[in-house]
Amino acid sequence: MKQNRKMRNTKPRKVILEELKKVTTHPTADEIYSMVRERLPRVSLGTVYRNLEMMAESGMVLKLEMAGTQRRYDGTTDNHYHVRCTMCGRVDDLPIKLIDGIESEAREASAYEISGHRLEFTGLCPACNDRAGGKAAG
Amino acid sequence: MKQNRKMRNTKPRKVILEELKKVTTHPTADEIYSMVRERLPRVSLGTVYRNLEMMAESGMVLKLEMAGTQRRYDGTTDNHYHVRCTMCGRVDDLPIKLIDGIESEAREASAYEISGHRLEFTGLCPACNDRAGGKAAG
DNA sequence: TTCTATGCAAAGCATTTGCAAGTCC
DNA sequence: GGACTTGCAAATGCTTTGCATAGAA
Repeated sequence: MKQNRKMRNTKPRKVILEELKKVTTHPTADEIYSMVRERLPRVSLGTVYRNLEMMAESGMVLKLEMAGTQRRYDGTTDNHYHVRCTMCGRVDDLPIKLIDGIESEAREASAYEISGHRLEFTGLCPACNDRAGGKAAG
Repeated sequence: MKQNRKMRNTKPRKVILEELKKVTTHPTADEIYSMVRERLPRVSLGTVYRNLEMMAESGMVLKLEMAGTQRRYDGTTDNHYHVRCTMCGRVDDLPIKLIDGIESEAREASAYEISGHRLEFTGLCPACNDRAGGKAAG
């Protein structure tokens, strides 16, 4: 989707991906940095960030938090869902009914003491969609 | 849950809440700061942050991004769901089946060009749950 | 050779915090 | 009067970037 430049097959990149694939702990950039450093002692944090970013854009890895750096607040506290524009970051409410029973299902599948859930859709807001040329910008 | 101190009814707090309730745009702290400043020119950004944080903890408002400041990465790219420990921030995969059809439902309810969804459960991980005294820390 | 990636260090920014003064109860 | 709050400004801490050098194709 955004992968225009050709990515070279460098050693840091390779190791970062390998280390990330190796675990299921959803590590932070800093944790990945530590992991990678055991194999490439001279790697830099900046390189880890740059590669994580590139790989996330090309779909090779997932970034769990999508929001940039700024947090958003909501004055409506009863549980409801959101849509977030992947282009401009705008967030709107999505008026669909809550998924019932999903939490008990989660309880059975996990050792966590589940207390809630949060569902967020991603997509393009009308404005960005227009700007992008309607559909899947051919 | 964490609301031990008694919250006073101060003017900044009151206005921050009012302004946030007034919109459905899910503003950032900075945007809220601007809104509040029109009514209380001398309010500080720090106060906005502090109040937002307190109100979020006591459930009066919602913080859309729950993660602290650090981003987490996932090497597994096929869509799956997560549980996040609200106490220590740990994130695990949650092996339940994907909710089918939820995206088309969202499409009908929204003007966005929906492209995906992300479901995250919240709760206490086993370790934190133990530490907290099993259940709802009586 | 050419163009991308790296390391290092210096920004950049959103968020947090210390402290003295101000307010609410 | 006492405890919680505020403003202000400095400090944090994660993430991003500029630049010269190293490395992949």
